[in-house]
Amino acid sequence: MLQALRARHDHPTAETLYHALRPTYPNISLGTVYRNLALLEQVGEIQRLPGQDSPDRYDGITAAHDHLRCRACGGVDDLPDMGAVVDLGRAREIAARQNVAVEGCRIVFEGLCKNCT
Amino acid sequence: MLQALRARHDHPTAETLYHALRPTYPNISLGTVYRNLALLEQVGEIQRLPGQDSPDRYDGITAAHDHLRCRACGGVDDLPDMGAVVDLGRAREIAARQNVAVEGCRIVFEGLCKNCT
DNA sequence: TTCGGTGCAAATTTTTTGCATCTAC
DNA sequence: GTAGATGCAAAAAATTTGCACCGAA
Repeated sequence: MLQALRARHDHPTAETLYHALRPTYPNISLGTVYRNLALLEQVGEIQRLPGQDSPDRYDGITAAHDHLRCRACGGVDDLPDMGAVVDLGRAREIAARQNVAVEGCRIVFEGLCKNCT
Repeated sequence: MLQALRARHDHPTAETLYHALRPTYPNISLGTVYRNLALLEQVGEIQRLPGQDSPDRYDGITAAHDHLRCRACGGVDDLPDMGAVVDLGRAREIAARQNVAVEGCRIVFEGLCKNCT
């Protein structure tokens, strides 16, 4: 199942993944998909992206990377190589002044994806 | 209602806001709260933050600012003054190389809030 | 009297859970 | 057998919608 998710480069919803899995595992149930996704998320193997006006999406790529939510089609794409854009060290510093501990950050860019431009 | 939301500095869920509104508008219904929040969001007066493992939260502050989701209490705090941390211009540049148009971005830091540190 | 907004309840949508079963050891 | 994972269906949680009604213009 982890393989099935990693094989894709989009960020399927649980239901999408479920349908993608059906041909290979004809009897798999949606409940199981959710269960396993939740499990993999806890173990840190995958990431769960809360959806804006759409079901949550799952991301099988563990390496740090950011996302683009397309305002036209609603899909979520990867945006690798954006590392230089955010200075996390500086973020920690600034946050510390407010007695807040920053451990990580999640960035979702908004705009138009390749297909919708 | 917009006032009611702006009066708070936290980022209430629809239900929280509903309960906060009850004393003043004893007969207001949850449906109406959702309806008006959706409306205000469309008009751009407020922002809706998809919740990670919790109901969506609403933010009455229109000025650009980032958020911290506390991994201990699950709450969402404002993190103003983080402007220097992200270079949006650069983000646009990098994204453009991939034929993607970046219009804005939403950053959610993760860590521990004031109270939970 | 008309119209937009509202309360209320029912419906939808998304996700989780209980429970009987089934498989691999 | 036993333990853990699964299918299925029902439940729960969050949000949206339909509809009748009410108050301001």
